[in-house]
Amino acid sequence: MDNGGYDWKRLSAIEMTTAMNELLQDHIAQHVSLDSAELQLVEAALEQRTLKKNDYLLSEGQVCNYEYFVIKGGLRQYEVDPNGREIIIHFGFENWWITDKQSLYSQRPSIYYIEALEETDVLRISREDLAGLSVKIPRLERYFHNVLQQSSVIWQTKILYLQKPAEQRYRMFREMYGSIEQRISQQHVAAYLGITRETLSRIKSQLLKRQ
Amino acid sequence: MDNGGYDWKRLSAIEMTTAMNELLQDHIAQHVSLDSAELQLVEAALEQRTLKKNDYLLSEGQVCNYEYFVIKGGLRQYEVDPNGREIIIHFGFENWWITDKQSLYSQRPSIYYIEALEETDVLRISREDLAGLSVKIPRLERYFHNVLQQSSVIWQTKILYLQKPAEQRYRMFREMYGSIEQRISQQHVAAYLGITRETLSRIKSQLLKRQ
DNA sequence: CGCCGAGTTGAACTGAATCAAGAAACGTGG
DNA sequence: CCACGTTTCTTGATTCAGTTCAACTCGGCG
Repeated sequence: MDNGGYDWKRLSAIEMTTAMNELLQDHIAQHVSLDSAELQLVEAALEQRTLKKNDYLLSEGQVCNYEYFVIKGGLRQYEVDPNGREIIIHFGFENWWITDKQSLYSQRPSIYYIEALEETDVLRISREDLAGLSVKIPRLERYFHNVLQQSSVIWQTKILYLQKPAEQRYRMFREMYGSIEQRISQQHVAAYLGITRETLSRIKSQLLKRQ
Repeated sequence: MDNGGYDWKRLSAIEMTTAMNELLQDHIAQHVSLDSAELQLVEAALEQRTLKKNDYLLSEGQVCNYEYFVIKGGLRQYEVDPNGREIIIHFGFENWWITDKQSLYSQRPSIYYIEALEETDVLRISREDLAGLSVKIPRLERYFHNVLQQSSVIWQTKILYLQKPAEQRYRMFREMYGSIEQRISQQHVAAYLGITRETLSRIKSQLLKRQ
């Protein structure tokens, strides 16, 4: 029940050297190298917020104007379909960017919610600032392109396994998200896999019996 | 039964001003404006080929080294699963880029086939040339970023509707691909939607009866 | 202690797959 | 232009994976 915004803080306004920004800087450095003047430009565009469990970063009907970077914690992006069922299309954990690209690029109201699964620290950067930075720092565009490429591969993989039986979907999920599986409740895993929690429960118990 | 390559022609080696290249130039111009020297650099990196129906642009096991741009015609990208069933994850028609990003970025063998649905003219550009051009023409990176953003939105939409019942999937398909539906055989539509051709046939006849 | 959300398990139900057989549509060669 | 085989599409009967509904267990947390 929080539409976000009022408790965002400009990163550059926080007194101490922020450990948060360093995490993003490390992530950028894995793709392109920026000098300190450039990093400062990036930092000036960032805002930070800590979400409590079940806080929303985005709600249905809002226009999404930001890209979000997860410093610590976890998020889920989901749609509520006409029958009230939640369809999770994406998770966001440490070092992942998350946003509703559909709304961001089209500037139309989102159909998604983005909600914290646990206490979560995020950075955000606005569409406008990102466009401005891309002009000033062309290499930054390469960074965001690489990030987008990575998520594209994940999307593509997901499209493939959504067309396979429930057990195989769960196996692929474990391969891709195994390390964070225990941080996601089973009903959220099920909603991500497009199956009911009952089915997932049965699959898990079968797998245990067989090994 | 063709692994591609031997009949690709460097675009710059073709005598006349190529109508093909113009189509790509138009597409680029919709996103960024390049001067004629830059366009010439792009052209120099392009190769062209005409595929006959059922020719392959990529086969399972090959490493994908190119991005392909469809000038005319249509392609399907699909996986053959262990039971021999084909899962189509993407179509490519006029003015679309298509490739196996997974293989391209990881340089590992592809699990996909990319096959012509009809006689199809394509351009290709190699990974290396693309990287080179991105350095020489930073704005080109924006173009490819925009293209990737567009396809990300399509994939995200597809992930959403793969979790809904067959009839809704077909409706969304008509919304997105309505204009080219008649160029795709019903079994390929079904393989794209993750349903059998029998089910699709029944859905279509039901929809007709109801309207 | 009792409540509440999360997970489990069982039984009945259902949407879609499978299997099977025809009916169209399509291309090719005479 | 028709006859042919081949492929694509349709329709029906049966089966099955996964949903739904319902009851019950478990583990926190106020």
